[in-house]
Amino acid sequence: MVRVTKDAEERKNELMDAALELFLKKGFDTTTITDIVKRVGVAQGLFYYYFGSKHDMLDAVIDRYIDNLIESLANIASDNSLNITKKFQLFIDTFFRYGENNELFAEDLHKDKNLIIHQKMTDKTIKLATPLLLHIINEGIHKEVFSLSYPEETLEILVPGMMDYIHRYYFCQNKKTLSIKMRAAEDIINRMLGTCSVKLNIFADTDMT
Amino acid sequence: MVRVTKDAEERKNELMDAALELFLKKGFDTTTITDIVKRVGVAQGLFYYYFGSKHDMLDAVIDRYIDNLIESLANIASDNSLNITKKFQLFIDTFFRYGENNELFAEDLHKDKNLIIHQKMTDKTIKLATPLLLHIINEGIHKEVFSLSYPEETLEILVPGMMDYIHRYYFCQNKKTLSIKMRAAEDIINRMLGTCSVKLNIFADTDMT
Amino acid sequence: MVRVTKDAEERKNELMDAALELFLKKGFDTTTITDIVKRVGVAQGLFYYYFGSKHDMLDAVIDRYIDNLIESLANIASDNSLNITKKFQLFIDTFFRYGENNELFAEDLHKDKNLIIHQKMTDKTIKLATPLLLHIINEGIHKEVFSLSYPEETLEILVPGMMDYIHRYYFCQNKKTLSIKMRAAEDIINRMLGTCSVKLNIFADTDMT
Amino acid sequence: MVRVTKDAEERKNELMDAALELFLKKGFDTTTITDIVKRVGVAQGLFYYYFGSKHDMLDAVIDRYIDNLIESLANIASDNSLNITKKFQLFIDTFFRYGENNELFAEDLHKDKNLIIHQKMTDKTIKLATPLLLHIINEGIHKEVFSLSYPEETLEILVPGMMDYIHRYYFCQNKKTLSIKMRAAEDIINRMLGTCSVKLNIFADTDMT
DNA sequence: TATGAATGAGTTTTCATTCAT
DNA sequence: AATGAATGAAAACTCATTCAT
Repeated sequence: MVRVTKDAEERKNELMDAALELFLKKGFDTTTITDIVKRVGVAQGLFYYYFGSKHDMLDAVIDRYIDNLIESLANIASDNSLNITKKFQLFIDTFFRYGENNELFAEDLHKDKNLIIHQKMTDKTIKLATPLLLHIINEGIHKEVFSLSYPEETLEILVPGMMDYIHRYYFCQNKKTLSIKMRAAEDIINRMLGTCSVKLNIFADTDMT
Repeated sequence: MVRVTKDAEERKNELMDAALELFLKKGFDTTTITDIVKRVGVAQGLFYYYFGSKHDMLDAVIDRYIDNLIESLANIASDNSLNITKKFQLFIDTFFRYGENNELFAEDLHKDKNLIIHQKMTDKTIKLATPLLLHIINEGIHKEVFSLSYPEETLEILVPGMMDYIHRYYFCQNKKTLSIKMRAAEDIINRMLGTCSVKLNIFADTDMT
Repeated sequence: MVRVTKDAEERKNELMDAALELFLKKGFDTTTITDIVKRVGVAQGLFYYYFGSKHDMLDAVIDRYIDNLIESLANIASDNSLNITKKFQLFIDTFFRYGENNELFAEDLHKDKNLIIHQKMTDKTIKLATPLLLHIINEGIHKEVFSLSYPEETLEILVPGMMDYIHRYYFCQNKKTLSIKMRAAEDIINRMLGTCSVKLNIFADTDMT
Repeated sequence: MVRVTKDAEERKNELMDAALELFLKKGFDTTTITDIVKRVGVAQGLFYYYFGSKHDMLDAVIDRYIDNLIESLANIASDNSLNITKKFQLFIDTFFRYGENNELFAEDLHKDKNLIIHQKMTDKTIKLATPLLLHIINEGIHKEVFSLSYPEETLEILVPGMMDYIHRYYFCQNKKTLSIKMRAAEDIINRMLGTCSVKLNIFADTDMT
């Protein structure tokens, strides 16, 4: 076969792109190295030139994916042009809607097959995003916008709980249900933060009138 | 090999016992049918006499495991000798502490390897326990012990959130941390239910003074 | 389970009925002993009380099936109330149309899966039917109705050839094609037997005007 | 184990050679993948690198085998240096004697075990060879060497019938019988084609004086 | 005669990984 | 950097058959 030499980083990314797509479509276990290299159009052996093992690559793929999100969130968290409420809202919206415009955050991710990849992503997300959010909340408490006694623990419960909740209704088609679920989420968050200033926009296309 | 014939139900349970132990110790993927039958001391084929496939058995194992919990919870939910607060507390304690006296609910369950089994258990638990709990809460609202606008959605967020939270600290050895986490959980639950009557006892050995 | 004792021959036939049906539907290889006994509603072990092995049973099933056909053919061959032409025609019609009213001679038999059973049946049929037919032909030669030099060899070629031919068109729906194929077969048979007196009726519903 | 790398096509053929030999000797069902790769001296996995499954390989083996025959027959059919009678004879001889010099066309092929492989070969052969032969016959009719009304149907009956016939006597040792069977076949073919010009030479070593 | 749990060898297939070129 | 043939261990599953009751 014709031998095409490319820049290392480019090749690596090509492989990761192909892999992520396949992982999401078919599940990690079900995707073979052969699937990946075929999609890229390179030889079997090249995979092992760039990645130590299949699992190594999974980690690399997830890292690359999450890092983008965390970067956005970090930018919001440190943006001092926003007042606390706005900052919080923007953070939440970005956090939960991440991937929405990303063809990868498809229904695929919620299938049984993708437990591992989904779980790993969620774990890492929570781990990295929670401290940022905590920072915002503490700021809000300080400025007396929020009022709660256990900010850290509240997030430890709220974040995973919300992720579950969002994922449960993300693909719900019923506008009415969505609208209720949204309002409910808003109410619950406000209650947990001891405020009433938070408005959400986490479900796409939901009108908030 | 000597042929020992047993009652079908007994054998099936023997196999499930062995399997659950192994799944938890080694992970589902890593446990082979051969492992299971060797532990029980029967022939390979017998496994398939009782279970259609490895996955079928996993489901059976989980069902058997969960059903016991749900039964206990259902008993509490329908026990009219308890007032709402007590009933709620007992329910929560039972729910989150289930497995504590069960050698199986070990750290094992929280390992990466057991994502599938853990996830399947959590899903089924939430699905079956939430309606029972909702019933209690609605009763509490009716009796004006609780006050919240979106009981169902509150549970949809709170239950998975709490499960995560509990699991995160279940094996924490630091008494002080545990005590704080407990109080925090209590505070958060009370806040969500619009009450202050709930006391928790979810972490084993936690003193509640 | 309730234990139902039956006459040996009856049980054996029950098992063979079930087996034949399954062999034809699913193929011999694909049909398991378990399939058979389940369909009859008896225990696994009973199979081996009546049959030495799965292959033994196959032979028994085929024998039973063919013997009926051969009996009919033998009756025709020895029926002296018929003239040679009529006898020949009746024989051929019976031979090739056997199974037509028999729900078993279904398309099933022609599937790839049933090579073994189909082949075994064909072989046995040819082996037993050919001598009977040869007898008729020799009679016809003697009576100068037929004229051919190698009656035995003619049958050795014609019978398998015709079986193939019939099976190829048996399920053809196109009336016109069938009509042509019929006329062709007639022509070929007459030519081989050195006569022109034979009329066929081997394809069901074919009009012969 | 020492790793010997070969050209893909070569390896593939090596595997097919080994497989065909084994299929014929032991039967398709009885031959295991392990048998095949051991004979070639390669790893188990290599088989699946080249063939999707055992059945896939069977098809590949048969295709390769038949294609050679068909090529020869096609050459004869299109050889305009031969007159019709010669062409027909040569075709028939080649057709029915194929494999004679081929150590593979051994008695093996006629064993019960090889029903599948034998049947698949016969089917494919008939399917591909019949149109070629039909072409010759139509040419013969046109040139008034042959005279028959239903050439296509005649072949549909004659070809499978002859294959059966040949296979029945191919390994017969009795010279006298063979001689008779040969003459009979000749007579029957001539009769079916409405000619008397065809001479056969299908049984090896048969003297034709 | 009948039951049905138990046997266990045997088979195909899968795939991450290696390595000579 | 890249190729792609080769490795080989491992695993799930099948099913005819047996046998204690």
